[in-house]
This record gives sequence, C-alpha cells and structure tokens, in this order.
Amino acid sequence: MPNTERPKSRLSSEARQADIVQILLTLTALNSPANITTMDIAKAIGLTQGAVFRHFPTKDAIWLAVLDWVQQNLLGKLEEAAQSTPDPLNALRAVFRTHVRFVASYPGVPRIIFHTLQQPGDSPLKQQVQVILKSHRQTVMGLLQQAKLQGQVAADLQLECTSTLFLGAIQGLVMQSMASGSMAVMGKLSEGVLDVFLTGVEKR
Amino acid sequence: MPNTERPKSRLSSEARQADIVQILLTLTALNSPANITTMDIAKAIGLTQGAVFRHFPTKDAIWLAVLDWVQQNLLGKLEEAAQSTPDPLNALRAVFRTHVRFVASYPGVPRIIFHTLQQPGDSPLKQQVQVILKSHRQTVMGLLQQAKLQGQVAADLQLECTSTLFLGAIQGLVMQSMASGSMAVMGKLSEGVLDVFLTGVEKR
DNA sequence: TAAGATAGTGACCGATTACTTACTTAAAAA
DNA sequence: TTTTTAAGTAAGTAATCGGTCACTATCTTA
Repeated sequence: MPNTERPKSRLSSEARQADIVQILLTLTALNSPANITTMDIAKAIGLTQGAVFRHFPTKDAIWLAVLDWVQQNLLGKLEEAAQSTPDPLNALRAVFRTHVRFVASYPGVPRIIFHTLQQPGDSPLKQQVQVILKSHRQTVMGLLQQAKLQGQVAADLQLECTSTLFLGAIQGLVMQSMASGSMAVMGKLSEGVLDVFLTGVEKR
Repeated sequence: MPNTERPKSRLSSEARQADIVQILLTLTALNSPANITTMDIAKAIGLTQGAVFRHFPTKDAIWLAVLDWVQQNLLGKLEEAAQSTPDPLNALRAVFRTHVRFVASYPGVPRIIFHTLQQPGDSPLKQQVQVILKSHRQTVMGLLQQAKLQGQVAADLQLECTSTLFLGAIQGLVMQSMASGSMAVMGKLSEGVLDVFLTGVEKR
C-alpha cells in the first residue's frame, strides 16, 4: 500500500526514511532488488530522484535501513513466537507459522536476503544479513535444545543440521511460490511441509 | 579453471559458446549473476567485449545457454541417480547426494536459478528455470510415489509438500554455505540434513 | 513577522552498460 | 595458391546508473 498519503509532501527526514523503507518492501515484492533504481524509489514515493539522497547518503545505506527494519520486525516476531508456549515443539510450530505469515506479507524480504548474501566480499549489508540469519538460527536451535532436554526429540539430534533444514523449508516454500508466480501456494503447502519436518524431528 | 587453453584463440562459434557457458559457471561461483557484465565474460575468456556478440545475439541468449547446460547436466545426473537403485528411498538418498555434489561443484547454479526466478514477467529464461524445477520436482515425487506403493512411507504422505521440503533442504544448505562463506559447510551438514528429512518421511 | 534550517527540484556529471559496425586476419574450401 | 568465410578487433553508440549541486520553497522558531 504505497503512497496512500498525498498531502503534497515535505516530510521530516526521519519520516521519509521510513517511507522509503516501506516502498522498497513493496517494490521488492514484484521486482528483483538488483533491478530497483533510485529513480524507481523516487517515483514510487512521488519525489524526484535527487530528493532520495537528501535522506540517505548512498544507495547501500537505503538497503541497510531496509535490513534494519527486517531485523527489528521479523526477528522480534520470531522471538515472540518462540516464547509463546512453554512446549518447545509447539513453539517451533509457532515460529514457522510466524515466518511463513511474515514472508507472505513481505515477499520481497527473502529476495533481499538472498540477493545480499550473493554479493561478494564483506559489505556491511552482508554482515547485517548474517546477523539476521544467525539470530534466527539460534532461536530455532534454542527451542530444539529445550526439546532435547525434555526428551521430545532424539538425544542425538544434530541441532545445526535440523535448523538448516528448518530454514530450508521456508526457502523451499519461497522458491515454489516464485516459480508458480502465486504467493497463495505458500499457504497451501506450508502446513504439510511443517508436518513432514516435525515428524522427522519428534522422538518416536 | 578458466582459460587453461591459451593457443591464441580463433575457435569455432560452437566451441566459443561452450567456453562462455563454462566461464559463466565459474564466474557465478563468486559473483552474483546480476553483476556479471559482458566485459567480465570477455576478459575471462581472453577476448574483447565485442567478440562475445559474435557468438550470442544478446546477453539473455548467453544465460539461456547456461540454463540449457544446467538442464542437460543436472537433470541428467539426477534422473540417473533416481534409477540407480530399485529401492525408492535409497534412490532418493542418491538424488540428494548427487544434487549436493553438483551444487558443490557449481556453486553458481543455485544463484542463477534464484536470480532468474526473481525476475518479473515471463521471459524465456524464467520459463527454462520453471522447466528445470518442475522436472526435478517430478523426479522426487515419482520416487515418493513408488515408496508409497511399497509401503515404505505413510499412505497419506503429501507428495507436493514433501518434495518442496526436499528442494528446500538443498536451498537451506546453499544459504548456510553462502552465509558462512565456505562451500565446505555443505558437505559437513548435508548428511545430517538428509537424515532428518528421511526420518520425517519413513514409515514408523 | 523576520530569520534560519532543511526538504525538494531539476539539471547535470562521470562511469558503466549492452550492443553495433567498419575493419583486420586467420583458417578452411576452391 | 587463391578465394571465401567467419572469428576477432577497436572504436563507437545511446541509454541508464548512482550521486552532486545550485537554487527554490516551506516549515519552525524566536
């Protein structure tokens, strides 16, 4: 929902920054991050291209702000879901569903993550993505460790591999929905994917 | 291993096309497909930039040739692995390991797939990727269906969701290795990921 | 209401991009 | 050996990119 507000303009730099972040979240829902130009951003918020650089020194700084938003929102919700239930495996369910819901609402986020991760070198952008992934990973591994202590999963379950598969499950859903061109696919398949995953994790 | 041959040059257009495809497979191992220019390609094969367009009409045609190579090689090997054993679940193991080995050898391929899939619209490139993904999916679903008929998996196992998770497992490994910056991570985690997945699939 | 601060404009810049073209030159066909 | 075909060159094109700058207009504040 970009640009609902059209009272001419003249916003504070802080408000504009938030504006631009939100616009990018909607632009990346349909376009690859690699193709989005500062001109695209400017047009989407109804300003000229030069105005964009009043609020961000470089284009990378814009992406960094977007990743900051992702960190605060996605990670916050995931952590909240992880603590929503004392039962670790049910909490894992909640984390998964929260993640799926988030990605369905902001389909551009996985694209941004993957696109940034692909870049060579060690830019601040890439480091930010690594922080996000690591945090997500530790949330999942923490729940698995709890489940292990409570005897809900096998004692020899490998936490690293399991959390990799957990994240991969989301990625698989994202790819499937991108390939089919419809985000609805994700909702249809997510519960089934979660079931297969949890079956593999639960102690028998 | 680009450019081992340095007998000056002057190759047939067919040989150059194959050359360029191979060079792109190595260039994408470290760079994002979005960043690779025709100049990069030319330098890597030791020619001028204009020479590239002697052998491909457009840049998209180059990527299409790369995807053709992926289709012939990856899909061929996966199908071969699927038929290597009469036991469906063991065959699934073989498919997974073949895929992991392929991605470890050509780390650029998942990047190309994802990058192409991200592009909006319905380009020939994107259609080619969809063909590849669909074929891979059907290989996996065929094996799962066989396993179901033989009673190795639950009769109510959802094939679509399971194959999505299967592909996601690979994607998870790819992301993990990109985040860590080392392709060696994939080999270390792949067997464990495969175990968790198969545990979720096998009938108990 | 006057003055300072700052968001926005629009023209501009250098660099880079995919692609073209007139030419040179090497290799295969005659 | 001569002719013909086509791979490679080198310079160039128009378009687009991120980023800058002098200036304008609007808001805040004293």
